[in-house]
Amino acid sequence: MTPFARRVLAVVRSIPAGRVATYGDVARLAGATGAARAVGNIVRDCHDPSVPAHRVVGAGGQLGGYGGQEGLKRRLLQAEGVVVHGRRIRGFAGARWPGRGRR
DNA sequence: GAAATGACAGAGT
DNA sequence: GACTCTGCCATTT
Repeated sequence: MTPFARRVLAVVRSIPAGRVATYGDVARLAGATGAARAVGNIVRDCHDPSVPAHRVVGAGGQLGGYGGQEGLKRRLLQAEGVVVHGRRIRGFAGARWPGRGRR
């Protein structure tokens, strides 16, 4: 476990229910702007139940790869209040975190 | 130390 | 709007 990975996991855990963040955002919050791929790498390897990885989506609100059961991912998001339409998220701008500071 | 991999992002076609 | 290609960053072998 690297310090960066630890930061990324901490950020993901900071994502409140009903909200979603993109890999790029998580990377930036973790201190590595543009390290979206690295974030995905870490989250994938760190299958931790305390890490709501299903709240981490791709840019534009796309669910992303998620090699496992992607249907499960979108189901979890919808269960938390996130409206998922097909492979994308409806109202992503409003469900995004930290978004605009959730005013 | 270098090369390959990867739950991505952005621009171009 | 959807598909393809390139670029970036961090980890792992």
